Amino acid sequence: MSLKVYNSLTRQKEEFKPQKGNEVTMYVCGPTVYDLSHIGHARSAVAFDVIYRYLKYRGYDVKYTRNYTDIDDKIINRANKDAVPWNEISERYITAFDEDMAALGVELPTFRPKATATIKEMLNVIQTLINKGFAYVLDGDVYYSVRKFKDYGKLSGKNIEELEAGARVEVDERKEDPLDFALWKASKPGEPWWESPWGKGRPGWHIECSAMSQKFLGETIDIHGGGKDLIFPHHENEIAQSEGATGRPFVRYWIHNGFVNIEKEKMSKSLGNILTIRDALGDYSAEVIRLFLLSSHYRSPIDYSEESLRDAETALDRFYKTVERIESNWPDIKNAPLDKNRGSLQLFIDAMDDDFNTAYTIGRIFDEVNNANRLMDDAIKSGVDRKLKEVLPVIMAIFREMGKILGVFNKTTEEYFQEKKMYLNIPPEEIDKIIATRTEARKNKDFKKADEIRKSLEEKGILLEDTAKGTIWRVKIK
RNA sequence: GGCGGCGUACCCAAGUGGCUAAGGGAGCAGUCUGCAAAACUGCGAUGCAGCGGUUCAAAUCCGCUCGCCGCCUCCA
Repeated sequence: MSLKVYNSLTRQKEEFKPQKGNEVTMYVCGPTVYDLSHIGHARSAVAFDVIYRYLKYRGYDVKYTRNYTDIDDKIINRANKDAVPWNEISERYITAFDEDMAALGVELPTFRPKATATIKEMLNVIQTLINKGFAYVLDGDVYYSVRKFKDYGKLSGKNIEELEAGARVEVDERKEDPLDFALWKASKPGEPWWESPWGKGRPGWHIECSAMSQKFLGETIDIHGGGKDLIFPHHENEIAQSEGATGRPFVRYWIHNGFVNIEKEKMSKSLGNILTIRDALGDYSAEVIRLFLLSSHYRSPIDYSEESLRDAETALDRFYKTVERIESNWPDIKNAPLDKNRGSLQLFIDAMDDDFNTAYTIGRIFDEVNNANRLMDDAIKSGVDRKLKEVLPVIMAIFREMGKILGVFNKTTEEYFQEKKMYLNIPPEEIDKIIATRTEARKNKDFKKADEIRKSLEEKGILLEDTAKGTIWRVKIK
């Protein structure tokens, strides 16, 4: 089986073959750092994180670049509003973004360049475009002449005539064509600037990605990713810039992730329903959020709602309860190695090979959860655990391997349940004391008192389970 | 208006030509339990928005209709 990837450029699934043997070059558009990142950024980051992890798992040597757009109108506006230097804003939110990514368990890309550290390369690309006749200078600005690029619109499926017809009121009458976009903007007083052959100025938004991907990954890259909304105009313009300048294909596989809605509404500043990654992490653990995000296909729109997140948390609890049950009853099984000959992972690999079908693999993981519980029930009932000892190590190995790829199901049970208990405002010792009182009552057959205690703990978010080995407690899901 | 997508059980969601339409959540019944919880077992779409068509065979392909959404402006 081979890896198949949906390519936004051709609008179909294609067999994935890197241009250079085993090496994969991948570029994903990172954040514009002018504010805290939201759950939509998290989705994109997690989707490409899994793609990155899976490509590595498949044995590819992946060079992955994700940039920071650290110079932009929005950053300048924010700096003016807060009355601080522009780079204080960008630095602040780069740090915040990095923290959020770490909290979500997103692996670090190979390269994480800042736009402002790549100005020299941008100037080179712009100069080349001018020399080749794709761009023109106007009072210190440089514009890309969209009509000069034959293939313009090939990614977004737009054609120039229609864009022209639908063009909004043009504010800049100096441009040769309303569709032309800025490669370089002359700086206004008080704005940050860099020296250039056309005077002091700063880069346009699109040029940085062309320059950075070429600098770190080469003229033609294997994968370029980002949110669906970036297809037009951002990625379309990147193609025009890069292919105009190099004369070579820019990207071989375009991958775009779908949007996150909040309670069925589009997330937007005007609706005031932006959900930051921090706020989400205040309500749910990183693994719950990842499980939620990966339970749908990366290209579909998803709806972030309290109900979906609670469902994900319940499911994740189910997973860890099962692992805990295995570990406490058959401790020697825990670290048994995966026998590669069993082919038990093939199902998962096939699914991931099919355009990274994480939802399917999660379904199969829960099949194995059921399977494991059934085996344990049978073994306890019959007193024979031969089959269990054969199968459970394989299941545990599957959990480990898939956990590494998905970044979910990846904690020890101690970590997982401990983390949940930290959200309670009652000290565990106190809970243990209350439980001891209840155990005493049960021993004396004072079930009325025992039930009262159980009920009062439940009201505080604590669930009791009376097992053969004694009473244990868990944190109730809101 | 142009381009793209979606509509699968009570909710979320996988499945894009052929074995009983995954999985999670919720629900009901049973096993277990002092009672619960957990776990297991069983029940739950004869059906995949609707209507036609192609095919030996369709949720899956084609056409039309209805409904929803995204992009076309900064946006993951």
